[in-house]
Amino acid sequence: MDQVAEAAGVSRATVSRVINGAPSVDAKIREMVQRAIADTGYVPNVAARSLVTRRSNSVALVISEPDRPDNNSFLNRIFTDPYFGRITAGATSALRPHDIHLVVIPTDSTDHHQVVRYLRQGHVDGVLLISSHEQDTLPRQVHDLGIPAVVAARPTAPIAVSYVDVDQRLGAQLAAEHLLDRGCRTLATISGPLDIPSGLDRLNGYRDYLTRRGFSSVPSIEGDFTRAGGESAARELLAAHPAIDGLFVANDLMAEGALRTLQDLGRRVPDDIAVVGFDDSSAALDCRPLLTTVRQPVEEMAAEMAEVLMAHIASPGRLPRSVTFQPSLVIRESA
Amino acid sequence: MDQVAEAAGVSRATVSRVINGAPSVDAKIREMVQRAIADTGYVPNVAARSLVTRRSNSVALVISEPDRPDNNSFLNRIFTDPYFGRITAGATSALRPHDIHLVVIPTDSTDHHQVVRYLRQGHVDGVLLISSHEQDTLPRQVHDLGIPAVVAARPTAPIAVSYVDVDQRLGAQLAAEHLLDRGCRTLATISGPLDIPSGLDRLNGYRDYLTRRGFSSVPSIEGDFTRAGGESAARELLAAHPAIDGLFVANDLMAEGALRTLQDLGRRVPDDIAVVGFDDSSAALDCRPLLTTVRQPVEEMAAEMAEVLMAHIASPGRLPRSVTFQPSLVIRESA
DNA sequence: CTGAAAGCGCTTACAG
DNA sequence: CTGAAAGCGCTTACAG
Repeated sequence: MDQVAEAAGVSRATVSRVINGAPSVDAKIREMVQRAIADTGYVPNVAARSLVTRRSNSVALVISEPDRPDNNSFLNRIFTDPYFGRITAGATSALRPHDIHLVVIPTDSTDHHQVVRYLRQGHVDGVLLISSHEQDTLPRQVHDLGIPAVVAARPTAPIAVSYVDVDQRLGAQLAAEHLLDRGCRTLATISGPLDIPSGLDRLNGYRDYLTRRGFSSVPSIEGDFTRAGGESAARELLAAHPAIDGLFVANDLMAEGALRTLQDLGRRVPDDIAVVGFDDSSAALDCRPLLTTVRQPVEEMAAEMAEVLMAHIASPGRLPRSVTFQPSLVIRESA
Repeated sequence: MDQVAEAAGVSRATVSRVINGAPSVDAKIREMVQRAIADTGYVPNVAARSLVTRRSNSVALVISEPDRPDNNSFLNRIFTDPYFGRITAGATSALRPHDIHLVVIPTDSTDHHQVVRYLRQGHVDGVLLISSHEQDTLPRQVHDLGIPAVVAARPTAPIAVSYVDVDQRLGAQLAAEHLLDRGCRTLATISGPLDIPSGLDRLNGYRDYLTRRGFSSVPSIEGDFTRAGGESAARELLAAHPAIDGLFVANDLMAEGALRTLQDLGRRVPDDIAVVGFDDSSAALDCRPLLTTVRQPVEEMAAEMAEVLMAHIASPGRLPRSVTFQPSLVIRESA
């Protein structure tokens, strides 16, 4: 920096000002400094800058999952999950124009401690937190830290924190409506885990709507949001209720598994039984027949999370707020 | 830090020493300082530390892809690709014990400039670089930067840089051998893109081995490593060469697509035609029938990349080296 | 083994 | 609009 200042014949303060785009710099001087920067190939040291600005220009994406025995497969599951992939893509696209980088931190309760320490050390200016399971203590810990944070989906505990969500109940209702419209009369559902809000909300949204439409009972079975789980849940459900002709599956991955089971069972989709998924992830296009599903605009939601987080970082006093996206039905072949 | 020093009745230098585990500190003093740290809830400021140590304790994972028109789908493709997911998982698991964090940076040539600037600014201590396409100038740029770097797979250009790879040719040979062993006599292959080493090596490895085994020609068609690409390539290949009874597909994703085409065409797998994939990614288990495939230990390779990178960071003078993993055949149902 | 002091490379009131 | 100077919060030779 001294070199640049000398080359341009100004002080380091002025060099700093042109680098940071201070409006007060004389145009000619600005130009000279810029030339000097180009000539010397000078690049500011970010650590020194962070030390005084108290900004790191990066944020953490913390993905908090329930504990599982095998840690290796834990990382694997996270990094190959299409939902998390879409979140990462959406957040990256919103952050990039602001030159803010993303540090991805997968965690389960065994290393909450390390994550909290990382956040406290000032590595990042804020955190995007994905936490779905009910017992997770991380949202509260992050909240208590006082670091700017935005959570994906409504937190299970009532914490004063900003979050972004999709209208889960409405999505489930869209699925029910469509199944009814195409003439299905015996409806059922494979739900997500019922200890997380999205699992519960989709089940309740589906049931409540059908109740209003005169259904007295709607068979359901709890799934785990995995393909394999969808396969076995469908098998069990169909065994207990062979007459089902319309099925809402709470995410696309499970729907893909269910479709496989139906094929094995010789049920034609959608003729014998119509199937609607949830997410509109890439898995929906991997299904045969192509999956009709409730679209959740995950990328846009993640981008919004990033925007809200940047707003919190810029104005620390900002009150928490939630933004809810509308789901939409994407009709393809399965229903 | 001053608070801690005061509380413990020592100098800041001593506090710093116990935090950094300097061996020279008296046990009693160490204990007092640790108690003071716990009492005050002190957490070191990383920017200040980085400023003097010149270490950031984080590394970048740069994923460099060919240019595509739609940038949004670009991020999406990257973050939902199982190969990149496995890389991220493997690198994370190796880095985590050393408390080194990973900043994931997807890029195409439109923002090479920003990536280079990011690396120069000292945000990270080193870079893990995934770059597969031949025209990519990023590996050379990173090399010229002089920052510690490890590349996944042999670079297309002869650059003096450390890399980690799997023995691609051997993998293809394993596939050929197995197809021959099970009695296939009319062999073909769907290759990867031929402008990237892994695509070319797998094709050549397959062909060369079959040549040695007396085959005069082996039909092949160039694919693009995507599921859809595998579907159409298989259709084209089978139309031109209906007698094929053994097919090596250069990655699992394309194999999944090919399997679909074969099902559409009414060819039984493996009875009419045996199929072997490459990767042993999660896609192999999504196939019906389950895919027989050449396993590439991607997680372990990524972990090794991280280890080699850390070694380079620790000893800047270290000469570049390459490490090659052995592939293995995983026999399931498709061949 | 410990402390006083210098220094890492920036930014930003404060004067002028 | 610009510069001199203080200061951000650490680590690390250098003495002792």
